[in-house]
Amino acid sequence: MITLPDTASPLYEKVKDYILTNIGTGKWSKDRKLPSENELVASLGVSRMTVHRALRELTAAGFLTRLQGVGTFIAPPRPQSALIEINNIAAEIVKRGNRHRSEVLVLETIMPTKELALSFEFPKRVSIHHSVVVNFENDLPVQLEERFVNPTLIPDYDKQDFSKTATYDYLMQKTPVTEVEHIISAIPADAETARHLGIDVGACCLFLHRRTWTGAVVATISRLTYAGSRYSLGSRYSPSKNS
Amino acid sequence: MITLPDTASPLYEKVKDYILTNIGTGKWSKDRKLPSENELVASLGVSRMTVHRALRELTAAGFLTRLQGVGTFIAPPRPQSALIEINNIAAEIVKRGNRHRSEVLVLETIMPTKELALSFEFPKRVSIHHSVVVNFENDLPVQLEERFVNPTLIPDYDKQDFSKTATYDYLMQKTPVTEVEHIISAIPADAETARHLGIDVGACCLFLHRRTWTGAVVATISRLTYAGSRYSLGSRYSPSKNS
DNA sequence: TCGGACAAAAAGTATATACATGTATGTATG
DNA sequence: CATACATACATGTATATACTTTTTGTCCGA
Repeated sequence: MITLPDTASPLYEKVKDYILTNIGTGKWSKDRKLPSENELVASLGVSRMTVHRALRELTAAGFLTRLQGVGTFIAPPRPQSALIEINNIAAEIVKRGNRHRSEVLVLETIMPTKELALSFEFPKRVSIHHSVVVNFENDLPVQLEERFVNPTLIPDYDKQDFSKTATYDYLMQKTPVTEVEHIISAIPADAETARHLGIDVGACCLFLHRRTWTGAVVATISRLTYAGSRYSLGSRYSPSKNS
Repeated sequence: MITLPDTASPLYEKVKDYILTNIGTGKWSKDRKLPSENELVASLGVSRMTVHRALRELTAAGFLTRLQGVGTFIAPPRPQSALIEINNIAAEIVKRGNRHRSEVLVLETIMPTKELALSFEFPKRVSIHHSVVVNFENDLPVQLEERFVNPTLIPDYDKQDFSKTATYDYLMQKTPVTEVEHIISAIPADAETARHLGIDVGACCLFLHRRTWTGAVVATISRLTYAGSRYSLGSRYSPSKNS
């Protein structure tokens, strides 16, 4: 019998978190069937209607697919909103018909600064994964990408070869994103950024700060710097697609 | 006792249809409270859980708003996505507890350049409205706002006093937006921009190009320039809280 | 071996019931 | 008159129960 956390939220939300966490950590693998409603009833000690509501809402939100008479499965990566998509730079470059290449500058596990630990909403100091990658479009550097990754959710992040797999693709494959925060600003390039992007110090850069959540847990924090002269973020959105 | 149609769909879907129909035909007026769950139970002859599910799903879809202890109401037009909201600068400034003020530099009707006419997807050259406004936060200029407006949709745009009403509010009130396109980039300030925003020539600016559609028609084209040092665009999005 | 009957399993729907929580309002009490 | 309390009513949550619908696998007989 698993005991759900004793927080001040409805039971069905706790069940949803429990399911998302099990998906996020890979405990429930992508290709196998999830426990049935009755199995969850037995293991969590809640009523079937509550489990059913949690599963129904996760299905409506696009995380799961369900087949009557068969079972519940993890949904294939959903068609992402423009807002989420905006930093899958590798895909964008390829889509434009250009060649994408990455150069990994840093890949390590570090103790976060106090400020960073605060952003992760950690109760205490634990080490986190850290990567710095430069993304090239036809051998021209366009984006400097710094990421901090929660090792609880993605323990092997620091053992990947990100010159082969884009960090974005790896992360999306490893953990579902339930919430995203973006802050976009324009800043002048500092010396290090300028060197890596091959631009002048003080040149205009687009700076994107991004946090993603998996359930209630901050999964990643990214700081993406684009050479202003070589890149712009685009999106098109149509509100008229509702249920 | 009202009898629901005898179609081959779940009961809670019939209840949803019944409610939407009553809203759509205006039988339940926009400003009055909808029947309570128990009243619907009595009038439709179904269980409260079924009514509750119908109402909950319509609320999740954005049609209704509910207040515990008060009642169920028809939701205001369309809760706008963060992406659409990002350039209602007046509201943002006020929300931060600061004072907003506008200064209208230009308000005219002009013949568009060939490029602009192309962006509007006009078959032939027609005149369009044009405005340039500076937005101040506590007397500090933060945004230079240039708009081109389709006079077919909003004929009186050039006769408004935009130091009283924000252009954004006026436009949102006049025409519904069915689609939005954003392109965000970082550019150095040119001489004129620098003068209006009170920053140095060449200073980093966030530049937002925005097109909105009403149906198949381009309604507005906006070019928004933010002083990079004084502003950043933020958004937070959670996929599980809509659709 | 093929095919149908049957059973088991899984999600889908519907109801009755209970209690929790938030809001508005009337009423008694100081 | 104002405050506190009681009450009614609204939505929100949780459970137990029952039945339906769909799929899948199995067993048995022709």
